[in-house]
Amino acid sequence: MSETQSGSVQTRARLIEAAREVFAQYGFQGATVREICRRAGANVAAVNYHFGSKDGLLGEALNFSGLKALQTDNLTADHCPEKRLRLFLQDFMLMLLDEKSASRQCRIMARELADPSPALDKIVSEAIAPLHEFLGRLVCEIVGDKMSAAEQLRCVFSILGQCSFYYHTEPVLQRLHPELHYDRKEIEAIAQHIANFSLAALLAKKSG
Amino acid sequence: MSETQSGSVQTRARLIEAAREVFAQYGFQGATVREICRRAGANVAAVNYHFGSKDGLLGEALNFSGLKALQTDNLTADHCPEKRLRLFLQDFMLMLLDEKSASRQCRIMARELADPSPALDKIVSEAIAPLHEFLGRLVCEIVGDKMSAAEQLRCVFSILGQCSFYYHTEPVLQRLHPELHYDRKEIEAIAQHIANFSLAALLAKKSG
Amino acid sequence: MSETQSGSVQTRARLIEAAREVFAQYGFQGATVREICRRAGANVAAVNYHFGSKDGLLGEALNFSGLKALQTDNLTADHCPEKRLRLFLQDFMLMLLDEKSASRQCRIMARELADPSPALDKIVSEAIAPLHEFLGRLVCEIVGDKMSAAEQLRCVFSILGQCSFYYHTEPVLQRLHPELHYDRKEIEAIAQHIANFSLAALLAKKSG
Amino acid sequence: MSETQSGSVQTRARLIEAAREVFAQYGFQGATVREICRRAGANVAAVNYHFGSKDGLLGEALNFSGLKALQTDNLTADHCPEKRLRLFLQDFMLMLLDEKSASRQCRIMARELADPSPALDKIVSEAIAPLHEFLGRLVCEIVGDKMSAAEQLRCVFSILGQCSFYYHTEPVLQRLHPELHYDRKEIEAIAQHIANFSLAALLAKKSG
DNA sequence: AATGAATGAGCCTTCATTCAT
DNA sequence: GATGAATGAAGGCTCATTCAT
Repeated sequence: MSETQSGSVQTRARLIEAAREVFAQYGFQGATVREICRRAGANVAAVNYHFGSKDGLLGEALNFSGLKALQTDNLTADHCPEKRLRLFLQDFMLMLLDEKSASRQCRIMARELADPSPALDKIVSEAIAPLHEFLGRLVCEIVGDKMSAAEQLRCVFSILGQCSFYYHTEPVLQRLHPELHYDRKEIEAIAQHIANFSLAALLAKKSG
Repeated sequence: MSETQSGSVQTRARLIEAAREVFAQYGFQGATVREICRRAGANVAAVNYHFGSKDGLLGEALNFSGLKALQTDNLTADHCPEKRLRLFLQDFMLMLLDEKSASRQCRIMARELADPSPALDKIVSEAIAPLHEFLGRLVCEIVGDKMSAAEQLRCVFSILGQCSFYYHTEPVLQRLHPELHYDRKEIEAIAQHIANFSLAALLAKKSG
Repeated sequence: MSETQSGSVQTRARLIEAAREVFAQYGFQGATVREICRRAGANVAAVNYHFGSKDGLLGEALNFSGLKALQTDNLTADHCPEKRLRLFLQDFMLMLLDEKSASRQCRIMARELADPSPALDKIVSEAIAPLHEFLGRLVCEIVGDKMSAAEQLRCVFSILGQCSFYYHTEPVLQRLHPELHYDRKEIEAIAQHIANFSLAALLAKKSG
Repeated sequence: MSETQSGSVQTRARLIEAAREVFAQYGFQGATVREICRRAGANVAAVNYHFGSKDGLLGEALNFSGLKALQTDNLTADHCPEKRLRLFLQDFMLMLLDEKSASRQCRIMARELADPSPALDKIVSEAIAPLHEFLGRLVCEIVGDKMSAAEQLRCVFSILGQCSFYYHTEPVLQRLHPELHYDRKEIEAIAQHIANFSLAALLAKKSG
């Protein structure tokens, strides 16, 4: 009885979950407090009561624990750098594309890039900067130390660019290839492609 | 009389030019009709008068002639496929990143991907589909015919993903690396990196 | 036909007039844009369209030309200082208390004193400071030059305090003496009382 | 048990004290229940729980014992009427202007005049009417019995008007004469001025 | 008894759009 | 044909109040 509709202490949690959905779907600007509250089954004033403002809600809705865990797990795994890049891409693409993924934060993050809100600073410092560093080190391990900082950054961008493209391009894909769906199998195939593509390019740098 | 007419025509043209600026800068949703009219030195009602609606203005503001010309020129150039990919990337990245670039349509296009509006259908059919086809053929020429359609598409995505990432990530870059600027030299270096990275990956497929 | 209800260029003027009524009645904070627009027969958005904001409307609603004219006329009148004080009080109290008075600005001003809004700065510099100066000179002329600046200021306050009290205390008066009304005759009697009271006090200073 | 009760009683008392502060500072309308509860260290619901409503709290916050005591003391003092007016003004102005004054009720009262709330009825019957009567008698004693009721009332208004003006005009004074502060010495000087000014005017009536 | 949570009415403002000339 | 004026729907947010415990 108290599980789904109870207006108890879980309102706050439901608001955050609804906010993640709506922010991911419409972006910060396009999302309305009213829609978030509607989905959470709460009053319009609930957002301001619990989070102070729409901005505050976005701040709380962003939670990069999944992304951080992914990197920590990857660093502690006992694999060669190439294998670790493959594992990272697998996990990252699932997080980014899988509908069933619990963490929609990556999608909010992706939207913030295209349409920054005041929360971008937090995203950059808490999620993107560590991610850049993590991937930068991985790239260095794969290629060797011969790279300049600029070259290393560009390799990271080449990898992240491929990943985020699949997220952004989804509406286009639905129009051009309606038969394609990001099911688990497809996502894994995509991740494998990005890994192959990127490793080939990185290893070429190594030998070159 | 012809002056009045030409005045009207000029207003219309100024509106379109202003719309391109504002849409590219703020996205469709973030752009306001008032700001567009202000920049065009026109009345608030001018947009609806000339284009029926904000949507209609976006439709008119989209003009892919620059992008099309780029592809046509590339196809008629007498170069090997690898060289043609390099040339394409050079031109494409300049179009995407150069502040002084006359054609801001690519940026509007990039924003539409992240935040689709009713104009996305037009963009997909008139710009993105041909671009995919163009790049798909180029990839095939480079790698050979052995690729599946899915594999080919993914290679195209890997290339376009790298390109568009630099556009989307600009606000992040300003925070993480304030010293970086997309001047002409930097853009050319980026294009060269993407070309090297992609060609290495594609050629690995060929030999593989 | 076009006089009372025509939604023509007079909307702006009707808004200002309605704003004066509502601001005078409820104060800046208590007044609502909706009520002002309702009285003016205009849309809620009209205030922002014409004046930018509620603040902007208040700024426009304040118009001290009546108060200024009163002082200018008084200064150019060929009377002794005592007589000029009597004339000023007569005009000032009519402006302040007469329902039929065209200029309700004095009432808005009186409310601003009790509950300052961002417009108070304008009121102080444009209306109150000149009024203080005007009355200060008049007091000096009556009493002579022997007064200190502080003493002069307090005499001005004694006069203005008596005047504004009748405005502020109106709701109380309606409860304690329901038979009293600020008709023209009553207002003139009040003005005469304040003049007698103040002149007696000032002349006592002179002889003292 | 008595501790819990006393805790409740204390909360109630703290709410009243906080309400006096906030009502005096912002007026009834401008004061928020949240701010009052915050200052009292109580829950938002406490006001409605203890007093039924914001209105109810204002009713309880009003306490004219200080004002009444002032009048009682004055009546029982063995002085001539002139001296008693001087004493009253001294005490009254301190009550009205001294920051350290324990009884802020006079300020709430003064604000209510400018911006009446439902509590005005209580204020009028319990504080203002007795005050008018008290001052009316004092004026009669000073001037003699020759005055009409209307004339007597106007003299009372002339005195009260001078007093309340200093309270209302404080925000203006801060802008025009930032060096002025209502410290004890200044307040006493003001009270003395009002007494001199008023007594001179009243005595002129007597002899007249 | 007392409170954290939640409410709904209302606020000012912004916006794309339409109207009247 | 073209525009200044006006519109109404919707936005985020604040507030005194009520609810559920």
